[in-house]
Amino acid sequence: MERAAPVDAAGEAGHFPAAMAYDPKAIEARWQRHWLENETFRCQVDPSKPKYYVLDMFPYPSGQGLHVGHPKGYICTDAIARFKRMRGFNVLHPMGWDAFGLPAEQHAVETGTHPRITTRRNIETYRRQLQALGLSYDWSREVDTTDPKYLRWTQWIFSKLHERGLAYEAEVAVNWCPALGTVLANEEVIDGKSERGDHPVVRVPMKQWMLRITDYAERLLTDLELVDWPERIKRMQEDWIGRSEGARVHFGLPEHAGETIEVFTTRPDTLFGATYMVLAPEHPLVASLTTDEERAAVDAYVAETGRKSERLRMAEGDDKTGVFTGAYAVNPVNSERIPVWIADYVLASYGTGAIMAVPGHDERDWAFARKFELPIVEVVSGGNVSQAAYPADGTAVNSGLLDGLPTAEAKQRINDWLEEQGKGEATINYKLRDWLFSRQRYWGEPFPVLHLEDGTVKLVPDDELPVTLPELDDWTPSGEFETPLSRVPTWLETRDRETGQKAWRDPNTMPNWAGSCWYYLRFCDPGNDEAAWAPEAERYWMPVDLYVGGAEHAVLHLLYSRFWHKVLYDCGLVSTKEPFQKLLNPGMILGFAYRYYDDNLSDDPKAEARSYPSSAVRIEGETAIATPTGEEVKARWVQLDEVRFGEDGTPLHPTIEDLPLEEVTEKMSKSRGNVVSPDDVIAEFGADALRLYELFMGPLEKGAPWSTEGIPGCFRFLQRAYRLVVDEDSAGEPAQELASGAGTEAQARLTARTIAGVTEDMERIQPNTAISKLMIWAREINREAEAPREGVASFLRMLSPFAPHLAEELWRRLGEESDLALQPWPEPDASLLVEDTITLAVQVNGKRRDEVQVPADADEEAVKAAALAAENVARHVGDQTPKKVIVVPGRLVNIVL
RNA sequence: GCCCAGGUGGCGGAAUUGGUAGACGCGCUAGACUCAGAAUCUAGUGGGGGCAACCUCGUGCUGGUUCGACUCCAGUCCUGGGCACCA
Repeated sequence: MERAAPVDAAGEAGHFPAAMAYDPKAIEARWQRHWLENETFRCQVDPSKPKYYVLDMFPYPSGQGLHVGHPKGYICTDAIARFKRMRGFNVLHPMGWDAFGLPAEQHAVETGTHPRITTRRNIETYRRQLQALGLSYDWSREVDTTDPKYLRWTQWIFSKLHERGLAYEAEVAVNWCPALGTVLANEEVIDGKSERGDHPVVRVPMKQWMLRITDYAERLLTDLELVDWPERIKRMQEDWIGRSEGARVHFGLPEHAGETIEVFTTRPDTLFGATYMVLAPEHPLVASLTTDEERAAVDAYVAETGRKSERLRMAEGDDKTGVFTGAYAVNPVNSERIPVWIADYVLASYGTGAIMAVPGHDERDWAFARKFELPIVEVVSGGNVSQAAYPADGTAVNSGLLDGLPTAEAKQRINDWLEEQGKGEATINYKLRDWLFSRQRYWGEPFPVLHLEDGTVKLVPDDELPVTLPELDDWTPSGEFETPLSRVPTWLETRDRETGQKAWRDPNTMPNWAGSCWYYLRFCDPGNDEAAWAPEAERYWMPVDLYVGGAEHAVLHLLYSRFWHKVLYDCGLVSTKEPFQKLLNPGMILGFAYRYYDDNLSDDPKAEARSYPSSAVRIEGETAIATPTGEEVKARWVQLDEVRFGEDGTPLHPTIEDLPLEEVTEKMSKSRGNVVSPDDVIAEFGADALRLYELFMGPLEKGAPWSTEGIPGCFRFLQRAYRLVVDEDSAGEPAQELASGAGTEAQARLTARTIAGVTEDMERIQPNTAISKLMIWAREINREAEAPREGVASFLRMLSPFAPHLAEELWRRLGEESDLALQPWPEPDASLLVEDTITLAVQVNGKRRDEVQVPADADEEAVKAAALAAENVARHVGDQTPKKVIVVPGRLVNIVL
């Protein structure tokens, strides 16, 4: 075959540059260009091949760019993708951008730069950084959630949800931050203040879009059985969904005919012990039940709780507060009149927002009853309710028809009774709440709906999608409760094409989870303008075989996208029940940060601050106190590259004399000054060394602090690999002399063993041990004889998932002309894996004393004899007769005296 | 408080099902090459003892099961993560 003309630097030059020291910069640039220009990793549906879909959680491209911690997962999935490709799989390995979101919008407010500009710029940076790592993405499939061609289909999926009654508008309490002019998520509110800026947050009712994820609670829970995910992630989802079995019970209100209080309880068997009831202060019946005598106290209590955030209420812990409403309810099982209280230990958001209090068998009710001197009755034997609540199972007592029944049976019996009497029923309750789906922000997907003049809400027809954002040049929040879009009448006001009515667009936008809920589906068919994806593409590629991303998305992204996926499944639009078959969470790479303290609490740049090392500072609660003076001080961080190191390696402040710094391990962040950029590491050691090091550091799922010391080791290994093929000393020589064929028997065996081992490690996603086997191969292969060409070729194939640039370069130096990345993975010669003689350890009483060489096929008697004959064994056995001799084939012999 | 994950050399980490603890790499020590350094190569490197052969202790801690335990069981301490009045 004629020499193919690869479009790359080497091809143009006609020959490779003069041989010299390993120079990653030139090699990496050459092959990155080659892969991009030839679209080496472009893939398409091919039913003749098995598929493998390996996906990274796509990033939000922030203005900071990547640090070395981010690509850990990407590098691992890339190695897997490259491995699977060589193993004959048709691999889908795409990348895209989750680009809507608050940071770009905040940046816009501060600088006046349109979020689209910032986003585009950040994407450019991220793409450049990822490409510099040599990741084998099919870049033709790149998606951007802010692209109108993408968000059109996000809106289309919202329409599907709406059509099925799963999207609705409701008035709910939200965290409104007047200073920031926006609603905040619960996670963004800490102790009643905003996380950013420490501004007060109030809970106000606002009309919001909600998604009925609770309809899918049961399936979201049970289908976790179908996926291969880390147990702790499954557990977190289970806890979040929070299924509990119990009963709903209706308590009558004699003074309010027709009204009842409904409670949820997991212990209907304790109904006879319910001696009072408690409503959440927000409960709708509070106002009507409260008697005139109690009204002032109740109103004051309701107002007081309204001011507290849920978090603060919880923080108060065991000290129970509450007030009596003056009303009484009737216990349906024994017709006793019991008082109705309100208390903030009952949460409006869980169950029915009301409870029957059984102080004998619930710790919270017990504490409350004690404080307010309410009666405590024992209805389950086993404890001593005058000392403490007894929440465990036991035998029902003082409970009429339930007396003598064990807890499980009592529950069953009372449930049947409640249903017969029409006073309640067995039910299942979930902690999961419907998903608050709107945000009062600009940089998100507009809702594809019209609010018509007649008060109805109507979906924008599919053929009019997308509804794009209007151009704005001012994103500053101004009025109360006003969204940026509500200030754009030209965009907001429109007309319904069908009825001619005046119509208004929705001024809210979707949260940034929307785009990430389905991007894995778009990757199957990203260029499709007719549909969100073609059914053939979806059926071929789905599900995602391996999904890798941070555990911080355990409940949010992963639960939301599973929900959407199930809705799409019900619509017949996807063929799998679950989107992500196997999930792995990369551990976080941390960075060393260097800390001291000073007394410049106000951050005044002109102030003369007094500085203290950490050893002179003690932490009291949240505040740091300088021990010598007793005054408050503030932590300061020294940039990583400014730290000086003393003679003994002590980190020191760059300018202040004799100020030792404290070394702590922290998440990499700008404020801690401990960010390491991949750009810098690549500039010094190359992308291959960085990739190798991040994989070699340890298992994917384990986090560790970034240490610069380890990279040279990986660089040295690559250099050794380079020298196997390239003669560094004789400039101009294209390649080392290599022995032809597989080499000596020992070399052939080493190669076979390495192939078998590396293959197995990769199947188990353990690149760290695979790399160590390659290191051993490279060290041993030419110890006694010239490296054999066939062995080197196999080695390069195996090296290519980890260090793809160097492997590809050396492959060409061997005279090969096709892409190494598309070569088949080597197969070990099975006959070489079987050793003729094996070494067995010999133990005496379980302690290793010697070892013996025996033929691999030696029978047990021969092995025993050899073991007993071993010199050091004979010494320990002496003239004793072994009680027992245990032979573990291929492993060891244990002689028991 | 509850749930989950994890504790192995100076450091990152290996150790298929209970079967030679510490692979591989870093660091360190010595040597080779060099005028010298860098780079590279070679050897050594868990603690203690011994000239050595070897002996002994050793996988957070305390027990247990077993011929044999980093691995299994019970208890306990520490670290990290999640949840936190969920009726």
